[in-house]
Amino acid sequence: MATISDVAALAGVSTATVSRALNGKATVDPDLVARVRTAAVQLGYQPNGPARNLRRQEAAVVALIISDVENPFFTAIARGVEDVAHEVGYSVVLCNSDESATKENRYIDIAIQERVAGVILSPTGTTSSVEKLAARGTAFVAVDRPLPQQDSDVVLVDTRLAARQATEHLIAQGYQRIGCITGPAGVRTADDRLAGYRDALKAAKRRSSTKLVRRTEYKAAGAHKAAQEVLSQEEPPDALLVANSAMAVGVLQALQEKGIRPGQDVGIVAFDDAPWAALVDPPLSVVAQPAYEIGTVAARLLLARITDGTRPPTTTTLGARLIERGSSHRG
Amino acid sequence: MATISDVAALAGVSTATVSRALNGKATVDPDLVARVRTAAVQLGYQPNGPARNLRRQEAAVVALIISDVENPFFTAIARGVEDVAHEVGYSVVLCNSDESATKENRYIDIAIQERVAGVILSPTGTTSSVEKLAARGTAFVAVDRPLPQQDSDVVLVDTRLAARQATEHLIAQGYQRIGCITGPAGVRTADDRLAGYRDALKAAKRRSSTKLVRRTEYKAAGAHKAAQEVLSQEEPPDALLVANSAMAVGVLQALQEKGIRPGQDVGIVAFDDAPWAALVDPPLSVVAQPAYEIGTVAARLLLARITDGTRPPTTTTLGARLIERGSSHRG
DNA sequence: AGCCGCTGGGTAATCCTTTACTCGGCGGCT
DNA sequence: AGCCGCCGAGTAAAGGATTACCCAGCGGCT
Repeated sequence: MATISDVAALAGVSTATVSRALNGKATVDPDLVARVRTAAVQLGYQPNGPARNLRRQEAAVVALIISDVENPFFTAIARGVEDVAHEVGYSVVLCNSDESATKENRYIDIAIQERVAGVILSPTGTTSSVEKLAARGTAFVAVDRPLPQQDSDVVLVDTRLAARQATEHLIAQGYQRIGCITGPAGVRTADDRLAGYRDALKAAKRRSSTKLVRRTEYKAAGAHKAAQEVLSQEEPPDALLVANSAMAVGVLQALQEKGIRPGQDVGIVAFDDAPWAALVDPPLSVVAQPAYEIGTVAARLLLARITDGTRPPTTTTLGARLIERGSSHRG
Repeated sequence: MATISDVAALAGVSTATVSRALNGKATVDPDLVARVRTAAVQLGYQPNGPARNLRRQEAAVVALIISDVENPFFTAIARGVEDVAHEVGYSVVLCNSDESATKENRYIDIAIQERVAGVILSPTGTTSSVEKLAARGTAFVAVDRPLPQQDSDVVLVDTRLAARQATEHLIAQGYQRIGCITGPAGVRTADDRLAGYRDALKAAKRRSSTKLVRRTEYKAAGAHKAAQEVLSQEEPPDALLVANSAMAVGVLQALQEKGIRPGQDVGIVAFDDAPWAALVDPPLSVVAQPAYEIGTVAARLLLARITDGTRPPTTTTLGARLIERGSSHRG
């Protein structure tokens, strides 16, 4: 594979000049630049990334560690990050932590080892692995979930408020026994959505019963089982707040199997406005989160931090929007 | 940041020994290994990836370049690749080419520059950028779509046959004017699905009309518009074969807007068994593609090629499964 | 005309790890 | 007892790009 020396030899200049010409650095004689360019093309020269990064002590790459590639919420974030990063010449590598602290940890190690310029991640909860980034001085931004005590840039959604509003909406629609199916304890968004749900019940002077609440992994299968259980009780809920769109799939499945009609029999509001939400019958009421925007904001914060590591940490909280559709209306 | 020399100094050995101890290479005195280990932990030593890759002339990373992160078909492939790669200590970085030859090309350049061990990609169609990989001797595997003339490992789905079967199913159900909404010309899967559709019509001695066929980008928006158009014609289709799940969203939306009931009024079969397919009303008939398996197979082929670049190229064709649900049955 | 300063480009150090080569020492065999 | 061989560990080279430092030459100013 052609190296910079080969290019230099062919162009009849030194390697330093080749480097300067190709990187558009200092002022180089336009004639030489042209000669270097043609030589590079002729040899199909591709700079050796590791060598460059070794010398530069940093790669023009940002790592994005998300907890589930199959969740449209996170892939939308990914798009936002990509669009901003590409504008300024950074590449984005996507890593799937799969909601596992072990994998997250592993990817953080890799990010550090590869000397990426920065990391954007949705933390699984354990703070320890993120501390390594802070210790190394690697720029990072947390999205979707805050970090326990780390003060860093964070981009959040006011998910507790959104959950409260969604629950209030269900109350306003006349549902009496409202339940909640949310993610695992310890995952901040899951906790917040549950808290928002309770806020609404309390404000409406409703008793909240633990029998109406289920926690499970943020996936369809877990939610399916949870819904089956909660609906098979003596006094089943007549409405459910569901904490993400994958879970909504499981819940709707369970309803279908039991012949329960969403809206009419059991009101449903789910988080995340999946593309199919309006297509089910009745259309699914959702809390739409600004996922793409989370990505763009996080990327911009990260880039700012890369260039100036001393900026005081900021917390950006974006709002979510309740979209009322048929699944939360009786009749 | 601590380097290998720091570890060596602290452990009282040479850098060579540290390297050997940490990589479990040759036989090193267990005492020394222990000393090196503790020293490394104490200093929080993380090897410098670029330096390592520079020396090794290769990174234990495979790049996965897919054409749409937001398409569940591709994210399922990603999971398959990840699971296999991680087993053998490789990391996977995901790159989103967004169906753009430019971005694909850019990511391939980056992959070459970073000296990744191999590349798995769903080619956008232009062969040129892939040739660079071949020229460099970088191992690569194509998934979902074959490469024009490059002979390399390929993992495909027999999508033409699947399209034919899906169309035959619609014919058997008594639909008369069957249309097809597929992806852009030049994208192989889109072409194949159209070809399979035509195969079925021809075999059934049906006339195929170009008025019933629409091609558009593989997204909801394009399919939505296409469906609106095709259904507003004088003699609209009474069934549609839709080439992926994102497009199915657009088509179902269009039907909903026009008050047309899937199945009863217009039969629908779509590619890709999205998690929500069974939830819409009526449940969506689909062609389920073995996406996860494509990923695992591709990853195994890639690993084999990384270790032995001389293996003859293979083509693996997996089957798809038609799942009949309500949207392709009258009444 | 001579000197100073600036500019463009070359030389060589540097980034950090891996690994080929080498060497010392010890044990076993004759 | 002496020699050979082997094992374990150290020394130093290599990998390729960037960049600090330096030098040559030219132009302008006095």
